[in-house]
Amino acid sequence: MTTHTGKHICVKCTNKCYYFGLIKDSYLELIDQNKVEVHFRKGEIICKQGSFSSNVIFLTDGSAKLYIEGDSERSLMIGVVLPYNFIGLPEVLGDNVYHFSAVALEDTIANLIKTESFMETIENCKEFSLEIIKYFGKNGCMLFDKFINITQKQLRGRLADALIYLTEEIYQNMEFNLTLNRKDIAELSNMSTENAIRLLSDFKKEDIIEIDNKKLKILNIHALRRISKIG
Amino acid sequence: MTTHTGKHICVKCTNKCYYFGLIKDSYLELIDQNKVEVHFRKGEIICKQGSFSSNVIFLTDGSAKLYIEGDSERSLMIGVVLPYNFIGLPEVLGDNVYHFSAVALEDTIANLIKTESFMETIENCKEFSLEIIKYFGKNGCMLFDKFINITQKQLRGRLADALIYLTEEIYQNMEFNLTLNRKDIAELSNMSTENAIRLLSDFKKEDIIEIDNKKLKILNIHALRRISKIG
DNA sequence: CGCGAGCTTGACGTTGTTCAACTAGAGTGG
DNA sequence: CCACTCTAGTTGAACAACGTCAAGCTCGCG
Repeated sequence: MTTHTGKHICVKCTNKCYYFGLIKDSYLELIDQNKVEVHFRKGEIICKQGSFSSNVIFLTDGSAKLYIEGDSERSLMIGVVLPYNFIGLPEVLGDNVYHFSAVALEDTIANLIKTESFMETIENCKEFSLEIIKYFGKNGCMLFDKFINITQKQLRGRLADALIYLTEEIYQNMEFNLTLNRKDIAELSNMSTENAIRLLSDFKKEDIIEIDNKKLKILNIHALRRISKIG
Repeated sequence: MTTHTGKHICVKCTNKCYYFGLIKDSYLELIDQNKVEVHFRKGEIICKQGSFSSNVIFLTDGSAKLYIEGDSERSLMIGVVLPYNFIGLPEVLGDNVYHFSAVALEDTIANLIKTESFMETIENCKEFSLEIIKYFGKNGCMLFDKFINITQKQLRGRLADALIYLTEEIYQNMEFNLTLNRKDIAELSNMSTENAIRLLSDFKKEDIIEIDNKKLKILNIHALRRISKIG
């Protein structure tokens, strides 16, 4: 999930984000008139798996975790969404039912765009629809990789993958303040909370990471990559 | 992966498949001139994970299994592709590297369409590109569901899912001749071959299926669904 | 100061893989 | 036509990986 620069999607703003900069003014106006901006507090549900999706969600501030709920207690976290990225694109174009839930990790602002207006824009703005297609391409490839990570690797490899994902794609820094708690990290690497904790302190003992409550620092990214590779 | 009626993609044929029926004649001609038809024998590799994808693959006859290879011995099968469906669409639009391999399950015919011609067509045929977007939407939703099946369920639930997938989506019949062997079934349900065999004979003892070498008959689909649901 | 939520650790039980041995059928060469 | 080999399928038993349970800890907050 790549981040794009820019701030708003309303037609009046000069500082538009990547995707919405591709839209013709007339359709930008359409979208502008058919969207609402919603503020979510930390922990609030942005969209719920199983419910109908009647709009596309576009994050403009904050962050959210995406996770799939099974019939069991445990969920599987598929990733973190950063500003200027969509939530629920496949569903809008697929069966209109959310296949995952999204919860705000911090105070978050999202634009909800009515499906019909969004579709009308896709149909009429070639460049925009092309970018959406490419987004799907990239996203699809990423999901395939995630399949391997989660099904073929053991605990250590999966946790290493999760940490690499966080440092490279989300926080984009070797040192960061976790907005995720231990349970989230566990769900991101598809393991029990206890095992996530155990392995985090193993990694700490092995001087691969430094962790103090919510503060996490990657000390040896090469070791992490090695662990990720060998599974 | 839904099947569409129709036979060919060349511009001269009147009996075109769903997707290619949406393309303007001039671009159909372009594609026709920039494609080759390739015959694969059973077991031959159609595309190999990790290699560059310089064309879109469109199956017109036979069938193929799609699977992801990890660093370990075992692979994960993500599904079976039937005629009139694409292979490698995300890669062409993503990073141009295959994220999975495809192997012919029987003698199979595929059309390889040059990426540039395919992209040019997408850019210029609105209806076609819209269908591709919808395809991605449906496919994306399906992948999310598969995540849950594979990560959250135990052996019995996973095997039940695989059998339901085969009977409903692939063979579209309660009784069918398996083109997959036991190892394939195991990889489709992400378990060891031994466990797949063990559970198949459990299901047989419980009168849920009837299995005699390659001939499989679903006797109690409700039981399968129950097993799939409870994990 | 006490309460509760998130965090941590060890012991134990379950699930699923691996290993090894065996069987049946299909193809091969004498 | 009969050994033979090779592969796919099958079964049981040992073992490793992982989850669950239970208990204790820490820190922020009322």
